[in-house]
Amino acid sequence: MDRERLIVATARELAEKEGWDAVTTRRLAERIEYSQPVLYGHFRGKREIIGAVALEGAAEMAAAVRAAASAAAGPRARVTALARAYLDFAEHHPAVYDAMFRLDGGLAFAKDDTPEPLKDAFAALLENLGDAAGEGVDAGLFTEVFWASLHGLATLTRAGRLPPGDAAGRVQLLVDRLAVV
Amino acid sequence: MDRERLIVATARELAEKEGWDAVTTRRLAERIEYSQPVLYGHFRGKREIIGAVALEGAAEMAAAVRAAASAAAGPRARVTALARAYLDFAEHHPAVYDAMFRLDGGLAFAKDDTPEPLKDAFAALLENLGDAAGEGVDAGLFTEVFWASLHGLATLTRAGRLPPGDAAGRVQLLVDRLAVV
DNA sequence: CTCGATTGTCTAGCAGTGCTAGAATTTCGT
DNA sequence: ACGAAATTCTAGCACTGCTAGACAATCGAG
Repeated sequence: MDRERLIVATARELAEKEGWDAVTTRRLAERIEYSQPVLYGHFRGKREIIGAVALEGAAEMAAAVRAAASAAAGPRARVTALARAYLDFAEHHPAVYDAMFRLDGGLAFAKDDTPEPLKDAFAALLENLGDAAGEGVDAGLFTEVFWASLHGLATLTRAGRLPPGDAAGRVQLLVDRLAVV
Repeated sequence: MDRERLIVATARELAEKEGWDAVTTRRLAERIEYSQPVLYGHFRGKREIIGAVALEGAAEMAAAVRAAASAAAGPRARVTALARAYLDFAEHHPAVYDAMFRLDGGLAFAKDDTPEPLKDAFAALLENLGDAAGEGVDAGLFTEVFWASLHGLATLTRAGRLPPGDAAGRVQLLVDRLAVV
């Protein structure tokens, strides 16, 4: 039906299964059973397809974070649940996570023309982290720092640059220190 | 003379000037005034060249971190100095930083066969962060978390995913919260 | 001094990439 | 039923990492 969605879904599936390097315009075209130029009728290029996957992922991550946080009892547990949900998402959807935060999808970040799903994903973090910022600390700034820390953990862990064993301990330490209950 | 060093230095220079995408085997060969296959006599491929740049960078970063930390007065200032030195390095040597922590240079991390320069770079962090871990917190685990947070800040900032303005505020908040004076 | 073998180096090429001009086809309004 | 418009494909460009095989330089032995 909507070929645009078919392309995005196929790209995502292929990236999740074999990595973004395996998502070539030829393979993608073959999988959707059209020729290459058809892709360019919907997207300016591969970058824009990555961007589309990123937006889809942002919406899902926002939902996952909100669900986990709202199920938690108490403000501290909420922060912990958020952190775990974020890292779980990164672990279980690595290709989508990369599209969002590691690859260039041609999307604007932290600007006025930032796409709504990205703004909302950040909002989902902010909603649940604002109370943990502490006295006299800007909630936005605190959210940025918390997010960056989670991002660092997610990327270094997946790239094998942090030992896989103590992941849980690292999350706990991070939450313990950053969040003012 | 030592062509191996010439290759690494040229690759680094080119990457720093035009980005790693511009470092193609052809361009690199042209710049060292040899043909492409000569590169493969010294390195298995582009990945290994990236790895060589990463090792060089690790040694430099370790030195930079140690220098900054040892010049600081007091334990808290030492942590701040370390954080600033790390982020400065990432900002001023983006290509080298990418070779170390973002790209695949075929190097082993956090393992027994991890190359010495990488181990030493981590050691440079550990040396200066151990005292800030706090009671009952493993210094290694603390260093991992601190490092990951810095890495998140470095990558998200450079990718334009965090607003460039409040960088200093974010570092201060991070140090304030993570380091137990 | 010459010759064969060993190095070293280069040319040319493979299979792949993102992307696109222009031809061929299908669809549709008249 | 036909011409126009929209759609889709074939074929190709310039590039990538990498390598087989031809070529040239060097050097030790006779």
